[in-house]
Parts: sequence; C-alpha cells; structure tokens
Amino acid sequence: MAPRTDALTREVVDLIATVVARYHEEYEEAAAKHALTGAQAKVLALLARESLPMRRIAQLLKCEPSNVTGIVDRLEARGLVERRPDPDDRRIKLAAATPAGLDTAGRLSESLDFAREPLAALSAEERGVLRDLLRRMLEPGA
Amino acid sequence: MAPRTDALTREVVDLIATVVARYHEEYEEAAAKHALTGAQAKVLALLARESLPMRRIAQLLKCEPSNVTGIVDRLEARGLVERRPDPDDRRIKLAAATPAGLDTAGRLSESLDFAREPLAALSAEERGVLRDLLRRMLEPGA
DNA sequence: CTCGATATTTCATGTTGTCAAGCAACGCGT
DNA sequence: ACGCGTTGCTTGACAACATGAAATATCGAG
Repeated sequence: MAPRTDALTREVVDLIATVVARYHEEYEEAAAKHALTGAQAKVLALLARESLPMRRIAQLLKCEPSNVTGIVDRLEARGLVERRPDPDDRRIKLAAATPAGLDTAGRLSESLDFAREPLAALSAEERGVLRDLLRRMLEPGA
Repeated sequence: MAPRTDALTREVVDLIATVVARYHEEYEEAAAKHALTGAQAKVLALLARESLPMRRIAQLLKCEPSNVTGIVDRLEARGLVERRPDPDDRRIKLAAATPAGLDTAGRLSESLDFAREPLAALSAEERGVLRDLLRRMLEPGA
C-alpha cells in the first residue's frame, strides 16, 4: 500500500478537493441564477433528457423516494415539471419537464457549460490525457 | 471560444462531474462512520488545525455566520468543540477542538485518506501528470 | 463619549434529508 | 378468481443546513 504521507498523492488529493469545491460553487451559483436550488437543478436536468419515475430519480440522486416527492412538488408548483401516469403501471408516476421546464433546463445547461469551460482551458491533447487519467481513476477498483 | 459541442471537452466535464459525485459520497460516508454530518466533519477538520473565530469559519464554508452557530452548537453538545473567548477582542468567540474532537478528527482524516487513495491508484508518474494538469486547470483564469 | 462598524446569537422560514406508516396497484400461486 | 407479498408513491414527524432580519455586546475612531 502506498504510504499515506506520500507528498505527491497528498497534493493530488488536495487539488481534487479544490476542483470539487469549485465545481460545487459554480453549480449552485448557476442554479441560483434561475432561482433553483442545487437539488432542483439536478432533477430538472435529468428530466430534460427523459421522463423518469419518482423511484428512478431517487436512485440517481442517491436519496430516499420520499425526498424526491418534495423536490418534484416544488418544481411542479412552479410549472417546470409535471407528473404523468405511466400507461403500463398505474402505481408509477412519471415526472416530466414541461415546455417551461425544458426552456429553463436549456438555459441552465448553457450557464453550466459556460462556467465549466474555463476549467477545460487546456489544449486538446492535454484534455485527452486528462480524460484518460480520470477514466483510469474512476475505474471500478476492487 | 471553444465550441460547446466539443465531444472531448464534454467527456472531461462529465468525468469531473463523476469525480465530484464520488468524492462527495465518500466524504459523507466517512463522516457518517463517526456519527457526523458533512458540515460537522468539515468544521471539525478545520478546527483540528487551529482555533477559529465563528466568522472565519463562515467564510471558509461560504455560508452565513448564523449558520455556523448551529453547527458549532451541535459539535459542542457532543464535547468535540468548545467556545473560548478571544483575549484580544471580547466580541470574538474562538471555536476550538477539544481533545475528544482532535481524536475524532484524526480518525476521520484517516478514513478520508483511506477512501480517497483508491482514486489515486495511478503510477507516480501519472499522478505527477495529473497534478500538473489539475494545477493548470485551477490557475486563476481571467 | 458617541456613533458607526463588527462579531455573534436568536428567530422565523424554507429546502433537503431520513425513517416509519399508509395506500394503491401489481402479479404470482393456488 | 382470490389472497398476499411486493412495489411505487405519498404523508407525517423530525433533524440538519441554509438564509435573512433583528437584537446584543464590543470595538474603535472622531
């Protein structure tokens, strides 16, 4: 096992911590620009791609389904999302973005791209190297 | 400006999002192992290094001072932190880790190192490259 | 000493999160 | 067809986190 006191490893961990912190700041900031909280922005972004059952949203957010109820409630109250029945299973409620929700999600996505692009201010080749390293880092380690 | 539709950039951004998500999971998990929330763990880690005025904690956490009051209250109720007067300014209350707090912070730090080390399962050379790329990414871009 | 600024707390309020309990709908086995 | 365990969602009670406004105490400059 690599020693925990390895200066290089420690520095990489610190840098990652910084990336994480900055990413979060920018995400929350971009969401706030559209009067959304971070959680609401995440759900809206998910639903902009496809309608999802409540339970599936909970899985993706790694939280309890009962929590999703509240988040979708608030999005629905603002007309950004609606609940629709699943034709194949009447237990399921599909949360779907409304046209207004799609519009907001689109502008949100632009804000995010805009905010994150400075992070990728590396040459194409460097971005490729970074991609490979990140991929390897995230590989399912035993 | 680089086009937003650049596939490589998009993939790197996605990978970073994944790193961020995983980092958070592991952080919360490690905190929970010591019956702490994420916010409590952050504050305790800060105070393990040095005592800090409430206001300074708020700055580091990027939140309102009134929020810090509650977090420190809960840590204090568990004997991990105590409030001490600042000898030079009686308005200021210095939050400081107790011996029990230092102990918990130490074990927490080990959990975190342990959890994050798999992320750095790259060769020393690769970690060096990663460090350089992350540094450049985080450089103060205009 | 007075007055504006600073540090902290308290209160009201809202969002996120958990857990347990409840209800409706599904589907399997008989 | 019936019963029954399972699944999907909501509700309720509760805790933590977060903000903003107002109250209190102290500081420091004029």
